[in-house]
Amino acid sequence: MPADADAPSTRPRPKRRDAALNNDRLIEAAREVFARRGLSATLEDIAAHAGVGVGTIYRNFASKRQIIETLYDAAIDSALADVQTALEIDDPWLAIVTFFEVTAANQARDRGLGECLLGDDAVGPNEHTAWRLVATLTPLFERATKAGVLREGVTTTDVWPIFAMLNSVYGLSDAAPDLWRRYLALLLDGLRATDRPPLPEPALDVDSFTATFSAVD
Amino acid sequence: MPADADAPSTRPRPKRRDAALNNDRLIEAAREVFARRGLSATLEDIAAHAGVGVGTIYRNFASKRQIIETLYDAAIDSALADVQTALEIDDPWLAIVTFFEVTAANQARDRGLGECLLGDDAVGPNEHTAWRLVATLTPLFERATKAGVLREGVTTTDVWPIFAMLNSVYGLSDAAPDLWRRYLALLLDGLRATDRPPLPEPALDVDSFTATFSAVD
DNA sequence: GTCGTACCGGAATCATCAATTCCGATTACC
DNA sequence: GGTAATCGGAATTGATGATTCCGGTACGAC
Repeated sequence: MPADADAPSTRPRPKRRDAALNNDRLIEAAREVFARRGLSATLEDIAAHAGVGVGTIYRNFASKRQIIETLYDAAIDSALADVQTALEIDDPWLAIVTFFEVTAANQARDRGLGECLLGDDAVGPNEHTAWRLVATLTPLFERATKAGVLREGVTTTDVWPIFAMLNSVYGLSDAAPDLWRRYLALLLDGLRATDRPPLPEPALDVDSFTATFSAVD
Repeated sequence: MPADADAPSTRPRPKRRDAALNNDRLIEAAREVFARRGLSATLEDIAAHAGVGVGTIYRNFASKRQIIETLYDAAIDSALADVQTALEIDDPWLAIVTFFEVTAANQARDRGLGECLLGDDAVGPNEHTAWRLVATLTPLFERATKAGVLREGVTTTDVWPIFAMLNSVYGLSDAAPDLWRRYLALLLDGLRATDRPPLPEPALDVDSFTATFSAVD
């Protein structure tokens, strides 16, 4: 529609090759550093990892927050996709197990991802997104409940406290990077339907849930 | 025994009454604030809660660290005592359950306590104390293992990752202060002996354990 | 009551840490 | 070779929180 799509005065000049390279390096470095050390990693860390100066970061991103948004914008969609993948598994219980194992593995591999999903006041899902997450998970859990393989009273809002718990064991020991699988197994055994008594406390209702796990924006 | 118990030159003057009162108030306020907000609570918080100025804190304690030590020195001994209490319960499995419920309840009530037990680089058990904790827990777990009520491969070093996980749910929602009981129940079901497959990862060995959960001093 | 001093409040200081800005030096591209 | 885009990284800014300091305040001896 613009009459002067390539008017000489507004045509953006192509980037210098080294600048473009640095941009790529920075994104990759940010991804690695946030994955290893979480979102509290410093820009200096990231710059050093990319082999550039901090100033270069600001020629590519307006702020630290924007880097995080650039990297993790797709994170929530990707988590939603994990739910869809799990739903394609026929066995309702195996689907639950797979969902937790896949998402936990992702969060173990990328500490920043977990911090984005759990919310941190600064980053994290907003209220609307939190709702969407719950809504997407509901079929997975309802199917398992109907099939009688999920412990009575277990609901979608249990997912976040479980994520939070696992989050605290991901980096515990460098000597045992997969230790989290041990404790996920414990939790999954508790989630499975058994003849044991019901759980002692009700799950969070959806309002408390969104209040707890939403960033303030 | 001292020959000069009240020699005039060295007799400490009695404190002014208001000063003594402030000291009591401060200890109480520190206890409450650390319990509610954890050890990262500020001295200003504590002073305000006690109704005094920050300066007054420094007339009673040399540093924030010293306050923490004063309040939580007995914490580890008290945790050890909880193990003894649990050992007095006849049923080996009930003893395990009781141990976790009592210690978790204490940590839910007092966030500072949990932070002391888990270690934080700055505060927490030193290496020797970590050993002592493991040693004390061993009879409790060995007895349960011998009785066949504890899942195969569960060991004393599992206690700290579990504490760490629970620690992340204690304060989740003000609307549900006892929510942690729900997730402790899940974990305990996983710890109990069943005919299910063994846990996927070995527990931390004692060396990794002490490395992970000791303050650097 | 009043005086001396132990004690007080809380503003000011110090320290740390990390995001962001700035500018002289460098380098890709013509 | 010229020059403007780009760079590195030191300096700046801002926030936060422990610790210090000092002009008052008020306890309690007289």
